Amino acid sequence: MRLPLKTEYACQVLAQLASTYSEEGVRQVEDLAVAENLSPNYSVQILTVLRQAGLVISRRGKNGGYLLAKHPDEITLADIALAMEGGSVIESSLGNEGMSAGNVHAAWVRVNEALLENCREIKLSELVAGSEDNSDWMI
Amino acid sequence: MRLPLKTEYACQVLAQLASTYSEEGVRQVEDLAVAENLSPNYSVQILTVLRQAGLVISRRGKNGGYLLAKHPDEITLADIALAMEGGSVIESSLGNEGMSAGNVHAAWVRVNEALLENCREIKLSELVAGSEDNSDWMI
DNA sequence: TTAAAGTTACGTCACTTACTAATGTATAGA
DNA sequence: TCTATACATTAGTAAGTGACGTAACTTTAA
Repeated sequence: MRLPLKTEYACQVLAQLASTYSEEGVRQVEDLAVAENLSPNYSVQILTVLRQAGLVISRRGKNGGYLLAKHPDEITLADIALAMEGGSVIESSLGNEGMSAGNVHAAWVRVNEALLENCREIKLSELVAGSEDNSDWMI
Repeated sequence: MRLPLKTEYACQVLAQLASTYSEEGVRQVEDLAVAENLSPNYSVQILTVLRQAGLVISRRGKNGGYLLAKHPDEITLADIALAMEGGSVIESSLGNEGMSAGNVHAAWVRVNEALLENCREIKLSELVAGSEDNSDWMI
């Protein structure tokens, strides 16, 4: 299954914010979108979701923009994925019709939980281009 | 992201085959579909993919049907997911446009690999309704 | 020979995704 | 206070995908 572009874009935008992280300076949508080669309009929608999830803070009006709500070390892939995808990263929609439906569903719920554990181990700071946190696994 | 029904159905059909596993007896599509409450027509397409992946064997003609190609203990969720989804379970489609695109893509490739490891630990035999292999984690 | 089974190819309809566009709202600074 | 600037929200949409159904073909036991 394809990871939604929406989620990948969210990672990019956050990585971009992380790359210039400070507790005060904001970045504007236009700026973020250009740096990550994304549509500014679409980026706004993604940032809105991230704001509602508490991962970024926005300032409106002139000289407004976005900044990270936490330190890049304290945001994980799990946070990002859950913010964009809702309750679970991999969602098994199966009901209880059919002999094995219940077991199959339960198995995928387990897989989703294990996946979240793995995502919790990848920090936003590792996604920043040029970061040293990722030199052991980046290609 | 939603796990494709196709993949869940594949798990169900295989679990159904596993529930009556023997090295010779075959089950017909109609039989499997009824037991799992699936569309017979759609089940055929799923079984075709599973056959091409070497997970099931088919016998054509009268008294034909399907049987597992291996013992239920030797088929894992990873086998099933890869058969239905292609090369990777979670596919990150990102190219290299944008500062962080490469890092984000690499991170999700890692997640996919970790996911596969987790899926390798769930055996088809655990998906069988009434099996004792799953009593520790089934609801 | 025939009826029962799998095989393959094609069609399609609803839904989702990834956007664009338009309009509304808040705010720093002149 | 006015205004330019930037975020916020909603609506619209084109293209793609998923989950089926249908129909014609092929194989094989009896």
